[in-house]
Amino acid sequence: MSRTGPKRSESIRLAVLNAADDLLVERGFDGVTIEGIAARAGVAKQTLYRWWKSKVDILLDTLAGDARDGLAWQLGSASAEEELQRQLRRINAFFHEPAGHVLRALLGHAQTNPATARALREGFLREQRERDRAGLRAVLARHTACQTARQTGRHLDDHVVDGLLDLLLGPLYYRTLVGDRAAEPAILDATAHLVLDTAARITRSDQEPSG
Amino acid sequence: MSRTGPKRSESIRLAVLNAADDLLVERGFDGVTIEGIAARAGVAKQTLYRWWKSKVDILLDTLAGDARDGLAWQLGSASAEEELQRQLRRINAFFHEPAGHVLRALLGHAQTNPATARALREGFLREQRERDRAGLRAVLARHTACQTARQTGRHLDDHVVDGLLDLLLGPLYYRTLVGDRAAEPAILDATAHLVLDTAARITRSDQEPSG
Amino acid sequence: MSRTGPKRSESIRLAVLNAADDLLVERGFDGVTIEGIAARAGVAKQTLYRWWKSKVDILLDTLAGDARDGLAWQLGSASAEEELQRQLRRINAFFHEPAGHVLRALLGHAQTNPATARALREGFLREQRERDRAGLRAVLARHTACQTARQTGRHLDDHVVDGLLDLLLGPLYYRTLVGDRAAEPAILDATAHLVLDTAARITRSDQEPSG
Amino acid sequence: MSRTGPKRSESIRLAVLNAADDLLVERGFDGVTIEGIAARAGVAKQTLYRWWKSKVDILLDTLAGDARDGLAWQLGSASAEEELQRQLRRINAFFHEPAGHVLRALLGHAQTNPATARALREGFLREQRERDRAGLRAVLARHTACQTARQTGRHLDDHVVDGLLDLLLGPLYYRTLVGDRAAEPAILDATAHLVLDTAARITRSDQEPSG
DNA sequence: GGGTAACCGAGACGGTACGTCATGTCTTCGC
DNA sequence: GCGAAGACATGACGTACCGTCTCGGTTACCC
Repeated sequence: MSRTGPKRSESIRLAVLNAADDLLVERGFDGVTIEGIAARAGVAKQTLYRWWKSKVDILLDTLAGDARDGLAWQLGSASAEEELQRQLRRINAFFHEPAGHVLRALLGHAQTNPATARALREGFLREQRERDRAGLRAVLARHTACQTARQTGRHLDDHVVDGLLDLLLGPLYYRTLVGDRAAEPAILDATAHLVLDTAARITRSDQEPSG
Repeated sequence: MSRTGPKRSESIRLAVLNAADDLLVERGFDGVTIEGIAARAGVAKQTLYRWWKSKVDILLDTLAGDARDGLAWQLGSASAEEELQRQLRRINAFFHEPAGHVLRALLGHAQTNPATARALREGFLREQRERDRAGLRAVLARHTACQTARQTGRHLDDHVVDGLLDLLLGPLYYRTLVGDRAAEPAILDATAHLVLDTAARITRSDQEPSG
Repeated sequence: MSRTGPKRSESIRLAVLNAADDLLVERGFDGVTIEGIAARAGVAKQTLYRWWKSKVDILLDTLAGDARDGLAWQLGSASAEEELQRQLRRINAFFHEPAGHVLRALLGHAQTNPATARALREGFLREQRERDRAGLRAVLARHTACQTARQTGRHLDDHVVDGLLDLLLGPLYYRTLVGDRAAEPAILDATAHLVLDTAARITRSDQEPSG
Repeated sequence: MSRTGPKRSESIRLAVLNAADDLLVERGFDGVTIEGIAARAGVAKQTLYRWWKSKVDILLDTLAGDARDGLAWQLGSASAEEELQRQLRRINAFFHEPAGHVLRALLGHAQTNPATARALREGFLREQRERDRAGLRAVLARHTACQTARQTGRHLDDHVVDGLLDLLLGPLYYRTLVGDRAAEPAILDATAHLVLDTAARITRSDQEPSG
């Protein structure tokens, strides 16, 4: 680590985030300690306290970069159903990467720690939901475009899209966070199908009165 | 609290479970400590270590009684869809009771702690899933009975019922554990409807080849 | 180090006092740290905080035993002047023992730390002054007895004896605490002589009015 | 505080010495920290390290000016005994001034810190002893001049004068550094008298063989 | 009069020690 | 003979200073 000056050292920041990530994967959330991170990153404790409020804050920082990518919607030219299936499988895979473990850990800690809950919501979940809304809307737009030659997807307001996202992501998260085994492709595919079905029904009922 | 005796004191057990529960609600999971429980229950630390392996074990003990009741299927004479809706609302309400907080806390801790994950699975989730399977099967049996005058529900094997349970409970748990607001009735009702729909489709496709 | 119990371990107490003493001699007052004592004594920090308020309190505890002996008046059958000389040399020697270093350290710290000053005064200096008063009185009693066949020493009140003690001990302490070399026998002997002289003059002037 | 420049800023030096002095009086030796001095003087830590080796070095710097004055011998036309008494009272008063606190603090720290001991000796005590020797010699010269019309004082070699200084200053320093109350005028006056007495005796015995 | 060099405020950094808290084990003693 | 009380080693907490360093920005001198 370069010796630095009165400006924050980026190399130290990365060393810390890596150390925290490693410890989390190796030893679990309780095994992540400020002292442990400091020792593994070859950094003074005070340096951690200077830049982060807590170990939760450090883990949140690792999410910012990694999870954004890991949970991104990478839309291709496949059918809507296939796109949703792919996205669900991508999320499922994400949970087995280090960054996925970090998210699980923070979601876990947030269950009983209001401060963590708030930080996670405002530092990650809020924006992630925005990206998910955009992703789902894009898929639905294409889907309904095929069916009715009109982009009705954009007519769906946030509330409706949020409901669909809950239906879409719920079973996967449930299996991941509560289930005793990882989610299986079959359930993911079924979910994707159901959501499209439901979306179609909603869209149709939206249009009938105006048709 | 009875003072001593050569037999395990039941009053001490209850005092400990209550103390743990209270501390969890008041101070969150991290605020629950062996020393804190002992102090609040007016009990020696050693007494806790004698009967429970850890604070997780104590919390699991509180679940055993409370959650079984709070998550029980109380089937009445309503329609299948309404029964599912009621059950989902019951679960939703449960998460706002103390016992619900305990479950959330343990689910949270289990995310990064294999020992807790295992204990929770074997000490609670496994049996709860059994009860849920039985409940859903009962609802479906009645439902399909109405439709086709035949009890096909019992033909659904565990794997299929598990899939339906994931679809049924997923959105609710997702909203509870991950969402920033509690689940709304609308999403619960929609879920119930979808599951019945899906179950019907499965049942039908099961019967067609055989019809 | 016996392995604990609900009663204070005497062996731990001794190990701590020895460790503190050793560290003081080896590394000086600043080199004595709670962590250092704990490490050297093979004891937990918490155990130190349980029984002592600070490192000053620990050092004070070592004085209680050692300094009492090292500064004791051991009167024999020699002349008064010789007795005083011997006592001064004993004190001088004491300052080169470990316990003497502890006293110097505490006197040093007391110069700018009111809490230490108070603790040292009430925990050691007060009683030591009592012992010194008794010792000097005993010597004077014998001295004047030889000269005038009357025990006038006991007539000297505390205030006068304190003044004589300041004269007796002042030069020695001054050489020890301020001087750049240790006190030499010559100055000690001269002091002893002067004090006896002064005491005699006081005694005489006391008696004249009454004679 | 002049803003910058390639020349050492005298205003900074004074601000630092004042800050150190103030902190010592307000918070004791342990309360004097490099960071505290820097903050109070509105100066960067590096500036302190540039010009002084340690906080002890800073405090020594404050002594250089203040203590030289506070402990100076201001001889007038009074009798020898009165001159000594005045000097002792002057010293006694000095210990209650800020500079006196600094000297006490450094003497205190020197008890267990060889580096401080050495610095204090070479940076202050050595020269002060010179001044004290000169002062005492001057008083004695006048004294013996009155008595015998001959300036025998200058014949006293350093060793003898040092002994007399120890007798003169010892009780005062002892009361100040060790005693629980400040030295009283009576003991100071008695000391002054004794020292003159002793000096006279020495002078006489010096002359007899040669007479 | 433009470059250079030292001074200076600011503060990041790796450390050490602080005093506190909870852990899990062990021992004593009262009921 | 159970259980309260609590001593103990362990280890992490978050804070305060240490002494070293690097950064910009400012003068004062010298070429």
